[in-house]
Amino acid sequence: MSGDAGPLVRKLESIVELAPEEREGLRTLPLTIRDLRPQQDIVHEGDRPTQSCLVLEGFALRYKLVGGHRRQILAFHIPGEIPDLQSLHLKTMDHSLATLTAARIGFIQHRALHDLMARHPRLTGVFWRETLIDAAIFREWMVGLGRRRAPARIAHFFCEMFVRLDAIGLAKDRVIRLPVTQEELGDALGLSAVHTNRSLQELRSQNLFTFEGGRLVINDWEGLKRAADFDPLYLHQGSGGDAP
Amino acid sequence: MSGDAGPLVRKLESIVELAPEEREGLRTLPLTIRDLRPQQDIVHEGDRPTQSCLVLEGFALRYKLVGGHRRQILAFHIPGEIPDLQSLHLKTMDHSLATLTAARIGFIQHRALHDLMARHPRLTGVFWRETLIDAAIFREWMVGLGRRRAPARIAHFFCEMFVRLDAIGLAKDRVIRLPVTQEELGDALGLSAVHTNRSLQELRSQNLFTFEGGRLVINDWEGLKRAADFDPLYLHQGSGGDAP
DNA sequence: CGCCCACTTGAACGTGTTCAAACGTCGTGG
DNA sequence: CCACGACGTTTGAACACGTTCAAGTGGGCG
Repeated sequence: MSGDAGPLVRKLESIVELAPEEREGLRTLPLTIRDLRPQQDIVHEGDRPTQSCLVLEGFALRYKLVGGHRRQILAFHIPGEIPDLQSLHLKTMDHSLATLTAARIGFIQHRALHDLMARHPRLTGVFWRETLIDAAIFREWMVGLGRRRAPARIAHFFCEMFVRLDAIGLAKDRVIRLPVTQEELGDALGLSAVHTNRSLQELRSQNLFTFEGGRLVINDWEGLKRAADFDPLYLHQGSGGDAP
Repeated sequence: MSGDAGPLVRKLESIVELAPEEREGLRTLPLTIRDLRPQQDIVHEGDRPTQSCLVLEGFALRYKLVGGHRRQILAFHIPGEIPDLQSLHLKTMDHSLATLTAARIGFIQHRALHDLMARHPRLTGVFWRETLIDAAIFREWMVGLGRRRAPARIAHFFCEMFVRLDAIGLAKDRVIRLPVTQEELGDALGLSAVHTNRSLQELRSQNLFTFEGGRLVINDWEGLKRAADFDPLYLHQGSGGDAP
């Protein structure tokens, strides 16, 4: 079954302009679409995939386990992103990929991606760039994990998700869908669930945002940015990408 | 002045096999060579470089400052690596690059790299892959920063540096040059210098290694790996890259 | 109604930080 | 040759941030 890679085109065009043939090439990428349930593994550490996954709807995440039961979430992925694009050139997965929410995922054979890039060499740079932005986000998270205290880490994460979702049109007037439990937040930010909870309370007392029921509402963008020490430069969204 | 990109070829060939023309193309890359002193900034956050840096001799590091004086070191780079290859596609630097030790650095114009890849399309994948391994190392560091305690973080770092240096022939019988102060170690691992010192003592009492005078000697590789929970898979060195 | 799950709270504990001072080595200059 | 300063390392003590364990709350859904 083949489907619509629209979200991919929208995501890429939020940064670079595409030629009509390139857009067409992307749109007609042979996709195998599957609807997955929440918390379902897609690719596992050690696998050697022959395809990559395009998030069409919902959220995905990448993680690594250490010591068997401690989990570090490495990234959250939103519609239009290809979380395991790196498997194009790194044959073995060094981490796992799973859905966060129910999600519609499009699977693309590596061969199809290589063919597409051979036909439209400029797209190579576009995809490469996507993986570089991925790495830039890792770097920023490293700074958070290593050098920011819990409340700032949380605030920073909220800023990032808002800017990213806004860039693809999924922020509606200061509100985004962010269906992340406090435990997942902790696993992403290197915190225990308990401390995540307490740090959230501390932030809530400042009325910077409302975070409940999987929705994040920004009440005070400037204040949140300040609490987070947030500078969107690392997201490399041409404009500078500042929002509300 | 032009010079020898030998270390680059050696580094790339430690993973993929290159065709003679490709090797030749790499060797004749127009390089501007400069000898830099220790702790010298090369590119700064916010810059928009038109060239990338190849480490020929010595060590380089990438870092980010937060709150003005707290530093997170993001990566250490060894001969043959191009620390800011990402600037090929991300125009603005989101972090800084500096020397760790005295170092010989070759500067390569982006144009020259683009031309080379246009002539030898397979090299595009090779360079892309380098940036993907970079990202894989970031991911592993995130796990350390978020989920490992201080001694394991240090042990893990030692394992990684040993394997990487060994892969390019810079490990001599269980010994590597690792000219990193305890403060720099802390900045890389998200620790204070004091706690780094105490954790090092704890590790020393296990006789896994000797670390002094900028040299690391591995006494018990298996023991060190165990203490670090180290699995070299994430370095993506074809063979599996296990050493002493 | 009852269960599950996420969130919340409390209390004790532990890892890591901060501040301050001292030690040793090495290179410089008197 | 020795004094001095710089720098990295080491130590101590008080403190803070974050963890762990355990129990309790509350809403949603079968």
